[in-house]
Amino acid sequence: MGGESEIEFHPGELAALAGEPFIEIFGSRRHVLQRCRMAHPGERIVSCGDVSENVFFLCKGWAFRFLRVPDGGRQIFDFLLPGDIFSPTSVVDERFTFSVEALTEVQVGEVQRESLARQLMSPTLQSGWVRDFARHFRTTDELIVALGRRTAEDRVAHLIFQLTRRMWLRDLTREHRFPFPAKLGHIADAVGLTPESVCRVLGRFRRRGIFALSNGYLEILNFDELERVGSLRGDI
Amino acid sequence: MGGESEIEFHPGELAALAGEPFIEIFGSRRHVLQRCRMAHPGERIVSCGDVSENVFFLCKGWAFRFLRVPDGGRQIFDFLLPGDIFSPTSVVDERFTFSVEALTEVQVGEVQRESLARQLMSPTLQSGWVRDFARHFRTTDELIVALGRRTAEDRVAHLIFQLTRRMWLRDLTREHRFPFPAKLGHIADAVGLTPESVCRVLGRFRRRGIFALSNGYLEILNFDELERVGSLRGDI
DNA sequence: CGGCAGTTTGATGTTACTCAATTTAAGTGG
DNA sequence: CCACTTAAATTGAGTAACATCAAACTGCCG
Repeated sequence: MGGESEIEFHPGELAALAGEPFIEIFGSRRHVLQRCRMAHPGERIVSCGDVSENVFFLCKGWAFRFLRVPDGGRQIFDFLLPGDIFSPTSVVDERFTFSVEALTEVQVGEVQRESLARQLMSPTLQSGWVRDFARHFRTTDELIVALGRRTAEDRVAHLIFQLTRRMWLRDLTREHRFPFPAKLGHIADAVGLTPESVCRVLGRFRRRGIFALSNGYLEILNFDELERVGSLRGDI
Repeated sequence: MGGESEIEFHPGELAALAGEPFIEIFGSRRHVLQRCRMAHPGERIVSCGDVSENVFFLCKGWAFRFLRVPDGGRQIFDFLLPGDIFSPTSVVDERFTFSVEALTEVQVGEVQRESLARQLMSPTLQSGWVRDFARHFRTTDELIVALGRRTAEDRVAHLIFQLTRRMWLRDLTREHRFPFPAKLGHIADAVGLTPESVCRVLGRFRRRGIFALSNGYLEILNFDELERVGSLRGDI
């Protein structure tokens, strides 16, 4: 390990156990942390093209997975919350096809790919990690629908709704308010808009009493309405 | 089987072997076709919400995987070519979270999920289908970048480039010209545009001598330039 | 009290959408 | 093979949504 003393416990798919060099992944097995290190806000954790024998997990804080495009733009694929694997592809790919940057103070755990792959060989495909793979696909399809066929408001609502839900599932929310470290620029790059457009959209949601984002905190004012606008369930 | 007599052979990840109730999937193993049926252009093959004990593969023809959105729009996720699994998620999910429709006359093969899952349990995760899973993720990330951060032209070029490459890999192209059954409306729904916009974009590519789409055929006029515009490689 | 990063607001520009008309291609039946 | 029918492609004019540019404002921190 990198020499850290305490590892905060977070319920979820993965949990870095307090003070121990283990994490629990995909609901069941324990894995030895090959390495565990901290990173500061804005710090690059992995870069597209990097190669590593380890699989990366976020133990604490927020980060985001993204890619820069030639003209200077940036597309954010996911926000990584405590317990998230950087990408399911890491289980088989030794080369990263994306970059990851810390949004807050973060703790990054690494597990040897060899060891992880061995342990993931379960007698049934129904178990943990394969289902997790499939869940990621569904999430991705939703993002594609949002980007391809929904308005600016729908896309922002979808992002906020999903993040709220994920925070809720990990028990990281206090009532209807929780820290939200992403800036307008990050939201913009996640939903394919500009920061200015995001600002206007957020203003409308605030005035409509659905949710309010300010001073680094997100407050949910009307969850039902947020779900209605942000769930994007495809039909037929 | 559904009682068909001849099954055409198509090189690729999957091959329905001529006249035999088997397919080869993920490069290696043979699987018994539980069922094999035909469908006509425009026919719905599976609907979002359907449940099946089988995993579906396209043996012949073109189809597309999509979802309708409440306001009547449609997002196309993939075009399915001969050899494609409908979705990697099908290996574990019994319920479809997407719909699939035939674009041409198609042949659809079905393999029992139980049986497939048993055979996919290989001694190493590096083999076939997990890598295929990972490849799908990378493809999806590219689509997200295209939809979120690229112009109309880039998105269309990206789609055409990817389809050409896939047809090429399957040896389904004759020189620089091959049948392209997707209509403007399908392209539009795959790249988040309207058919009219796609029409204008195609016109510009034709005039620039990059590729020409007409009468159901795609002709590549300048592959290098198509690659340059359509490859969308993300940096840094 | 600056200084800085991030947010907010306004004015203007561009891209792609909408609506409508016209042209072309693909069938179909005689 | 041709007249007729229908779906798709093409083109144009007007519009809406979002981007761009620029300025003012806010909160935060030394």
